[in-house]
Amino acid sequence: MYVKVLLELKNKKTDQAYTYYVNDALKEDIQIGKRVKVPFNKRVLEGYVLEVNVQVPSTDDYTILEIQEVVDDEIILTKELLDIAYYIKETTLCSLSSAISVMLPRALKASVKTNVNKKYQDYLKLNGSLEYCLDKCKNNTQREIVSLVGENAVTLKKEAELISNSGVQTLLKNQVLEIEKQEEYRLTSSEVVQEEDYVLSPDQLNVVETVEQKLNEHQKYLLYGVTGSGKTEVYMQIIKKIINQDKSVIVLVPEISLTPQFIENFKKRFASLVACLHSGLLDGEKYDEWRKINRGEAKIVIGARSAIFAPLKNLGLIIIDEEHSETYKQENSPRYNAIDVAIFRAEKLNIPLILGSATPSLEHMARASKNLFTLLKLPNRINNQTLPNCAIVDMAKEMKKGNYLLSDRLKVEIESAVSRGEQVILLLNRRGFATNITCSNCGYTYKCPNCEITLTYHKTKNVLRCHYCGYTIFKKENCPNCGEDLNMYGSGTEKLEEVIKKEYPDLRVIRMDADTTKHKNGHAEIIEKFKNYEYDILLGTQMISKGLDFERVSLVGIINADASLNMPDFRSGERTFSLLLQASGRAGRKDTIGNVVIQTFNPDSFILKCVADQDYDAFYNYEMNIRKKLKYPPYYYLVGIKIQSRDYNEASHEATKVASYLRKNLSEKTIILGPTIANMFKVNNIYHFQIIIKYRFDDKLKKTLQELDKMYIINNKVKLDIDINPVTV
DNA sequence: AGCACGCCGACT
DNA sequence: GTCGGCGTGCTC
Repeated sequence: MYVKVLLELKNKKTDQAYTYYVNDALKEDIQIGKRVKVPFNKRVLEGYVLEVNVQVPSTDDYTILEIQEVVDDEIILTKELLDIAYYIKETTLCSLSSAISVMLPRALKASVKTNVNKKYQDYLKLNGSLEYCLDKCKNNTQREIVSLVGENAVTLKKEAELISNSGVQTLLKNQVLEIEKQEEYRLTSSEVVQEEDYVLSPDQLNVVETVEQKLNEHQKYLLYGVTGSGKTEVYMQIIKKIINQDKSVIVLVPEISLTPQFIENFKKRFASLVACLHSGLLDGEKYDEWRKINRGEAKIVIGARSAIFAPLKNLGLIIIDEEHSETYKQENSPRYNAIDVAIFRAEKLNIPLILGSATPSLEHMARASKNLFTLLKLPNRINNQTLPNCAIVDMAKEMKKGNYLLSDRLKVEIESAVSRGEQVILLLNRRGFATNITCSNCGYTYKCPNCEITLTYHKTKNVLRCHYCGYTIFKKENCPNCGEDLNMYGSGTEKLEEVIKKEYPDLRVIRMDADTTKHKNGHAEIIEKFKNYEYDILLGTQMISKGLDFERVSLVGIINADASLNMPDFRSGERTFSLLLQASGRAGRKDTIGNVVIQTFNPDSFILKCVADQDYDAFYNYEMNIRKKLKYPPYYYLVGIKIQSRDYNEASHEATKVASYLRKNLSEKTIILGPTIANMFKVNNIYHFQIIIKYRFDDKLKKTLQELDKMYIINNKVKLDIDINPVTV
């Protein structure tokens, strides 16, 4: 018998299945989706079996070699997963092996030789009847051990050793006892199911019932539920119904470490049926969780992006929480989007898919308005909590008073909240690398007249440039709007901490950002301490805005709303709205009315007004209008192409060639922007150019991109990176 | 990836 | 004269 085997080599040139011969001894074991060891170019490699019983190839080009060994007992790549791998290869233009690689835990990959193995625990067993064994004992200690082992069906070796270490040794040596090794999982979950008498609100009940009506067919739902509306409970109620049908569920969350409370709720309710998959796990732990899933012991998988590949049997539902989050898109190859994979999987299996968010992405809300998704709404906070009061503070005026980071208004609110024994969250969203220029007097920001995105400052040439279309102007000394000096400003979380400590030496401040959460469980520790009221103020980057419930928090301050508002990206408005709305949702749960203070140099920004009014619809209409006018998603689709080379001229030259190739081959209605130098132009001495494609319908696109991709596989001086439906450009 | 082949510089 | 630098090419 002949089979096709895929090797996991990094080179795209070798991304093809190779034919091998299977001898009769291995015929029994070999199956599609198992790993095998094969000789390949004078060494032995692992690969995945993709096809069996293939035609005997009649060729003199190469000699067919023999499979040496079948590695797996269980199939690790089911037919379903393989189909997904082909789908990812097709839609993201990556190699099949990298698509497969992203789906498997490290321990199960064909390429890496890790020492991740199953963990075993030693148990003791009698080597004959109890009487026989007792008879063989030489003293009372030994008899005690034998009785213990005889009493229980299984006895941990460790437990028996508590009686006498050497006793156990002797009994084993005399063959009175035997060791039995049993596989053990590294992570154990509690067995206790906390059955909660939960009374659903009419809204929640309505949602659950709607989904329940079509539980066994493919439906796409967009669950739009404001912060605190009880989405999690709705998920759990629906999941329960799926579980009762003996089916399983995938729940995706943006990042596990940011949502510990969410996971806890699930573990309390569903106990050992829950398996978690995320980057924080050690290789061994991940391997164990994966096996629990593969064997059908776990029915609910909660995890980040890659958990969409969980090998659940009889999958009955996929839920994606915080659907608007950009973390569902992988930012390196394979550049897949877990939401697209979820749609593919749900359609194929004919099962429902629920996307949930307090601030649905424009893409999905637009699809809902076209009835491609069924819109489900949870418009009210449970317990009818009132929405927070929102104040927008003009930082240009504050600057004149010498308030660079904290406005008078925010100071007053901090003092009054703390004096009432309440807690404060301060958000300073300084993410990213882009330097933009904002006038500290009037708030003027340079925008591209063609693309409506913030221009990026390039210090070396003292110019401002649009990295979408290449529009460039010289930076002036004075603000073109008000004539004052133009300064760049910007301060990080560390600076803010310093300022607060100086202003309020008595307050207890804790900072949460990439620096303070480096170690494992860093997030959880800080959150726990803040929750236990060990601190008055929590300040940090956007990681503090996600799904956290702090009952004592009554004030949320947004230190610099412009940081995300002025990011040079067409989605900056959407991102800002979502971030600030979520952050402000942290203010005032239970019975306190929350306060939100938004500091900005753009007090007239419509986006910020929408945040202050907590008005999603207004935001949606406003932003959709812009997207339509400027031909951005969801009206147009985007493709980002990066051209990279160590040689500047080479990169520049090839970028031009790529652009003209696209202009020649794509439909006339398709818009091709660039080439321009990329936002991160020179990284590690590699020059980056980029081209952006905007299109609505283009039947030539797929083929053209595939051709282009192929052309640059051979070129080893210039690298081409195609990003289909990028989240940032 | 990694192993071979191949074509040029500095060493016993 | 050789040893070895890493550029290029191929692997069922």
